[in-house]
Amino acid sequence: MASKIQSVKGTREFYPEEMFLRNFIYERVRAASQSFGFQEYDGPFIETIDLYAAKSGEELVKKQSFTFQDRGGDFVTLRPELTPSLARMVAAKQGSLTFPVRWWSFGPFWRYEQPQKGRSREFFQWNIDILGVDSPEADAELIAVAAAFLRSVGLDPARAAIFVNNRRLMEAEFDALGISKEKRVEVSNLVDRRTKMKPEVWDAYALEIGLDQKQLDGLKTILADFDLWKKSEELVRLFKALDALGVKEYVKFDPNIMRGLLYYTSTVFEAFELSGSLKRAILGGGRYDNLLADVGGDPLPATGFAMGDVVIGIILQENGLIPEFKPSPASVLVTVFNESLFPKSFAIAAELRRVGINTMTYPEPAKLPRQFKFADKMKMKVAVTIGPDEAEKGQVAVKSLVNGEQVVIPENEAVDVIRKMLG
RNA sequence: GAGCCUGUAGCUCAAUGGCAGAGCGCCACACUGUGGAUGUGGAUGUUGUGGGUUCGAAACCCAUCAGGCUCCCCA
Repeated sequence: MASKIQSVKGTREFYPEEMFLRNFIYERVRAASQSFGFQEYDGPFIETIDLYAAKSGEELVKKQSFTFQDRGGDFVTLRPELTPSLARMVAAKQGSLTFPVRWWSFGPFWRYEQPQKGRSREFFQWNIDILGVDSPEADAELIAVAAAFLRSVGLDPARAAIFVNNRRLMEAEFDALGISKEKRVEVSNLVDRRTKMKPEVWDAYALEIGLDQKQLDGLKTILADFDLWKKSEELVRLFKALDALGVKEYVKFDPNIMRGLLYYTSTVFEAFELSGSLKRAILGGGRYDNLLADVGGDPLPATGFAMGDVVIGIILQENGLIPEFKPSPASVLVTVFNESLFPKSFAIAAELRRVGINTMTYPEPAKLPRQFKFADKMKMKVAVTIGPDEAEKGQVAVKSLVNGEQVVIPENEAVDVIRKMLG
């Protein structure tokens, strides 16, 4: 045995069962996206670090990116997010694309972080965006896509919710409190951390970053005001649209939702599972109207969100929402009685495949108990056996592994009988 | 990048300085042309890796790797 070489820290190995989960998520993501008329696309997996330097935030670029020199000496980065690539792709063809652009994608991303539950260094992410429209109704549609996805995987409003806020609204409130522009980033962080800190520690932290007592009290009043959205015309329109879209029960206004990324300009939202065993957002996004101009395109409003596969995968697992894993894609096993009967078994298997039935032949003439055990483990539904007796009479033995009943029938009836057994 | 916890059979875990074990799974047989259930028997292993302390280490110490919890950040 060769010496063991470990997998790279934080990477994922998708054995068939994990691959099944990943594909399940992908399939539901695709269904939700397409039901709202979004087109699938993708960007490069490798980009220059400069693409992210502009707007992704220092933390992401300096600490969390997989960056290395290629053989030509240039620095390249495994993409940590998709939005900058999307912005560039749209900016490059701004004159020829049909707007509004409605695009979605599901692909791999990398971030150099400490792996924990719900967080790995390699993950798959759903990105979905609308570009070219600045209406709150576009934001509402994206939230509705998110809700449609949650519903499609069995996370009903009792189990998951989407929390919404608006940066512009909060900016106006901060202005009213006389909180200076320079303190905005710190105050955003302060709000983000509120649920994680003890009240008195949080108060002390607020004063430490330079708020006075009056501002702190005002901030607390704002953060406790769940009717604050009525002051925002954008949010009023958003909630009206969400009502019409039939997803209102999933969505709640929450002034505590800020989101770290710098490029959000207006409505922001995050979805959480409500039992709270995992305190990470399932998905998150919002409106980013300045990003296109920032990467060199003409100004173009945009809105979208992203969802990682790791958190949603754990939540589906913990809630028992993953469909039963069926190991073999074939429902029929044709056993091999002995070496001389291999051709018979192969011929039957080929015939079944010809009519569209996924079929496996056992690849060696092992003892029948072993072959049946294999079929059972693989959760196959039908086993076909051609022994010397059947071969002589032109028959096959067809056994249902579901109820154990076996019939011996003429070879030319096999397809019909098996079809019936498979339902 | 920082602090803490964990790492033993394929899996889940016992063994607290003195012979490395159990359950599940696996293999064989009961059943020489048939899976699941039952019974009987069998094999599990460089105790993550490398060093150290000790008559003796899975256990104690150091280093290292991986996973987890928290901070940070975020999907």
